Amino acid sequence: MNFPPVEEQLAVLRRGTVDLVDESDLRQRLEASRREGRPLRVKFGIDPSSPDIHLGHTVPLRKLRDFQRLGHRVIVLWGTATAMVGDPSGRNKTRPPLTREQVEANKRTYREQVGAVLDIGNIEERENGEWFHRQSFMDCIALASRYTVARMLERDDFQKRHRERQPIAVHEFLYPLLQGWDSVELRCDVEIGGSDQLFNLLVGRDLQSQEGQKPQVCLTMPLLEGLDGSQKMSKSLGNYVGIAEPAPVQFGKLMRVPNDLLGKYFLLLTDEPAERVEALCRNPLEAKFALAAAVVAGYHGAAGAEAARAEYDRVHRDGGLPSDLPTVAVDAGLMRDGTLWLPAALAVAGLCSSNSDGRRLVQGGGVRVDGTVVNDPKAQLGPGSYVLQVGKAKAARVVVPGG
RNA sequence: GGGCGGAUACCAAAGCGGCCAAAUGGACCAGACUGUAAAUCUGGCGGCUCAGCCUUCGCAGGUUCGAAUCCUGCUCCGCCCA
Repeated sequence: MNFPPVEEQLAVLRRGTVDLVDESDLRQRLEASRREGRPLRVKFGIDPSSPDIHLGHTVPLRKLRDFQRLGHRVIVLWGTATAMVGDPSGRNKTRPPLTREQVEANKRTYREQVGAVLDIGNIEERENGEWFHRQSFMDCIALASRYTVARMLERDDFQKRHRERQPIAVHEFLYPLLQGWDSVELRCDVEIGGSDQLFNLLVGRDLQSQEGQKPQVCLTMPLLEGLDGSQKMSKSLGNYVGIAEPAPVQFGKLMRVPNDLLGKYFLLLTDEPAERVEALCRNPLEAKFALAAAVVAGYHGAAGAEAARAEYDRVHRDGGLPSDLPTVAVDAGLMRDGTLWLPAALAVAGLCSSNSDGRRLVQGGGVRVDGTVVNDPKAQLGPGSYVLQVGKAKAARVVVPGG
């Protein structure tokens, strides 16, 4: 195995990191690895707790890919046991534990999507169920005895919740210990995680040294803010860009990334050299097109990205209609006197959440029928085919049946 | 185990017998302005073919002409004492 020079490796690995505990240790290991032709064991734990992954997840995955490309051994650890505990990191709420079936199902879709970033044929996949599912409750107690409550409360989010009198379930304290124990079982050289994982990663170091292993290097990556520009990207907040989403959707969402975040997105989601990013971002609009193109190309190819761009231009610059206009055939039962109430039409087309919502949108002037604004909430549609639009991006063709 | 406090719409948080579909802020949606975004301003933000009606204020009962507001029980949460 031929590894690139250590400084070269370090330059790649440092990019975008928040914490690196610590760099000299990493350098030593890289040197030893190169000398002995032995790849480093780099672990990344994934709890298959949500069925789809988004760009936020890809940030540490891309770092993993860096390691992979440098010739190191990437271990994806499926948290089949920890997912059932529910990771409290960065949350201000206890997460409900998942069932084993949910975990398995999530893992399957997750795995497919991880393959979009990593060379999935070239990783070591493990599950912490391998060891945790066969351990006894007494083992659990023994593990729990290794840490004190005071130390657990050092963790930011625990401390905060405790201070704010938010509930913390006892089992949440177990999570860092389980995650740390994974590193012992896997004899990791490096563990990667989001910056909210630092505490957990450091617990791994403690447990490893207690077990007589050399404590792992901990490397954390920034949490990626979502489209709202402030909160961590997450599906439940609706501020995410999913990696399995269609190219035009991804493109459109990326165009909505706040300008202030452009540099960060470039740094963490593309291979654009850091020196160029700053220059690029001086023209935010152009930079954003470049960002969207680069990211979308990663999941849909260059052609897919180009088509998405064309679509975006058509809809947002030229005021055109989306190409994938869904067509909705109206059920005759919804009609009255041979016509269909416009707000109801919007609702059946999925353009709004209810007739009331539709009525308000119409009154507010946000609705167009065949391109012209209709603001009469009593408007009726006779038999025929109409293009209904709510705002810029939401549109559908509605077919009202004739008598 | 005992004492105290709390549970209101997506979130936070007012309301404490009628004027409450429920103040306010945030989030969100739509409009204006921008080929992106941000900022700002405007309207909306339970449902219903809607000047009216219906279902909501942890859950279940009860008191009252009338309850988010009062009473009883239950569930959950926090704090303090043991």
